[in-house]
Amino acid sequence: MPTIQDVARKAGVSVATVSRVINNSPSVSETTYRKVMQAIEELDYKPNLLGRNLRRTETRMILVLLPTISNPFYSKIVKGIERVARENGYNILLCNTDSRVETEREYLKLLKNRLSEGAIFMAPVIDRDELSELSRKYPIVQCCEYMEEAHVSYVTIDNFSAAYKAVQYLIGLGHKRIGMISCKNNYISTIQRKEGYKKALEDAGLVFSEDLIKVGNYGFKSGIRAAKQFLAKKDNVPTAVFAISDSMAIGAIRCFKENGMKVPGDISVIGFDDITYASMYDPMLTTVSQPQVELGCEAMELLLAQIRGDIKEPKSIFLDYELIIRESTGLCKV
Amino acid sequence: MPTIQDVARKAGVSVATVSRVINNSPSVSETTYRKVMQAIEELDYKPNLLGRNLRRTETRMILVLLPTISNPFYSKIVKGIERVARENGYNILLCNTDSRVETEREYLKLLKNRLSEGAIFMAPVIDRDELSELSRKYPIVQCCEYMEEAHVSYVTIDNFSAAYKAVQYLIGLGHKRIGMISCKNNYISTIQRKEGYKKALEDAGLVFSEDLIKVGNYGFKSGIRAAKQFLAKKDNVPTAVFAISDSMAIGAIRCFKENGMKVPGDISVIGFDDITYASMYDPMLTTVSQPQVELGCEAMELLLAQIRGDIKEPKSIFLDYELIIRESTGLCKV
DNA sequence: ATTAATGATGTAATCCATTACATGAAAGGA
DNA sequence: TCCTTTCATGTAATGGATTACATCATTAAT
Repeated sequence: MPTIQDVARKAGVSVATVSRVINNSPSVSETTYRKVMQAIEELDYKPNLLGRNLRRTETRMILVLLPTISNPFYSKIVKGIERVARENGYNILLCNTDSRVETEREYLKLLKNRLSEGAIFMAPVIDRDELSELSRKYPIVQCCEYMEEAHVSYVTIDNFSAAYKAVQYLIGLGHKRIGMISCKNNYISTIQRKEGYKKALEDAGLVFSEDLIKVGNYGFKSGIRAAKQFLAKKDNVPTAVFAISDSMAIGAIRCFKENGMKVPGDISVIGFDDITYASMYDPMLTTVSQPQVELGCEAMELLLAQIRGDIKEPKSIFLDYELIIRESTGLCKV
Repeated sequence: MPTIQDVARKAGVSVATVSRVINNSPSVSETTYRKVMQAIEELDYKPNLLGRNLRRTETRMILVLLPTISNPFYSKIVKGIERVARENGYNILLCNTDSRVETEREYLKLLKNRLSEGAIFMAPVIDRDELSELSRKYPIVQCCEYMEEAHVSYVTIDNFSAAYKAVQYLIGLGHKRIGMISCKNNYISTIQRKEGYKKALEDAGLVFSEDLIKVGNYGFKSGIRAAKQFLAKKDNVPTAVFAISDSMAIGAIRCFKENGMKVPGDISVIGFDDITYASMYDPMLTTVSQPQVELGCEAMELLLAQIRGDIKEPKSIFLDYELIIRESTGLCKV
């Protein structure tokens, strides 16, 4: 593998001059430029980024930490991140944490060892103090999920009002007994969506009861299980269900259909996220759409600003969500 | 940021000794070891990987090139790759090429600039010669799609026999007019699946006609469009359809159902890949399952072997696929 | 013609860690 | 006691680029 030395020797100039040519420094004569370029061509020289990076102390790498890439919701966000990253000469190191804290810490070493210049957390597993501590030393942005008071930038949507709006819509359709399929975790989105759900019920004068909430794990099967639980209480099955993920909503619909119920005829279901499959299912899912790609883009922009030192104080950005009305919701018939 | 020099100074030893401690070299006395460790602790020293990598000329990074991460089929493979990579201390650089050759080349620079030690191609966009040339210099593995005669290792499934088996299954159900939803590209999988489809028809004494093949782009909507084309020829609609992707199969089913047909009552549909959503749809999709995670694992193992120099000749690995019979296929009723 | 300014290029330090080789001390052997 | 090993540690070169500073030649200014 040829080095800059080899090029210099071949072109009969010093390494400094070769470096100038590579980096398009203006103070290189036409003649020399050509000589050097020719030597580069002939040797098929490619600058070794390891050397350059060490000298410049930059790597143009950023960490993207997410629970799992197999979740289409996250993969779309990654696309947004990647787009902005590329436009700015950055590459992303993808890190599936599987929501395991050791794995997350393992990946964070890449930040501490200066192999990456910043990190975007989709759903941090480490606790708030650890995150705060980290952000004191390195550029960090949270995307979607975030921790309040962590003094770390984030970009997300207003989960409270999104849930409120979704439930309000169901109420508007005449539903009085509205169940929720949530998850058992402490994500801010989970907490806020539950609050929004409750508030919407209260504001409409409907009774709220913990009994109306079943928990899953965001997945299809857990949606089925939750629906079964609703069906279990014979005479008191909700006429509408608000699920905090599309996959769970689809699972619930599946279960209802299998039990001879019509969706939305007998029961309405609303999801969250608007993953690709939401509009593929039969019935197509009414859901809250998050601007996934933009969430990713904004997160990356924010991170870049931090890396460049353009901003020092943490910033919070809320993007617009949208209630997308499709086929899985309808007027209450009872 | 403290460097190894700072640690050495603080511990009153040379940098060589500190390096030995960091790298667990056996020839360090108990006393010195403790002194150094304490200095490391106190300074919160983390070795700068840029320096280390330059010296060792290693980066423990590999490139994973795929058309798009949003395709769940690919994201599962990535999981497999990541698993094995991590187990071996490697990290992956994810590269969405969007099937654009310039983007792919852009990413390949990371290989040529020695920032990554190898690459796994999911569906190369560059041509065979370029790929061959590349593989002469760098460790490279193809996963799923591959180019014959490129003299590059690959791990995949036998697409010909998988398609053959799928169509044979439909024939066994009594279907005589079987359509195919394919794609317009030159992927080996596309070609071989078409061959398998043809051969199965021929072996059963059924007529093949180009007219029976509609093309899409692997996506849901293109499946709908293809199905519409089948429905267009009124009196000659197939009684079964073999799609080369699950999303297209689901799209087709959606279209058939919207046109008042029952699946599988009136028409059977079979997909390919067994993505997560295949078993979520209603009806659940009969499909050919590819061992996605293992494909990824094997590809990474193969790449590691190349990086380590354990193998020099390209190797081909074929993993087992499986025909998964679910709800979208049934006996032919005409 | 002399000096100052400008432009092109080179020399050498630097980024940070690893490691071949050298050195000195302690231990073992004759 | 003297020589050879062995062990622990240090010195300095190394990996490949960037860049501050120095140098020299040329051009412009007086």
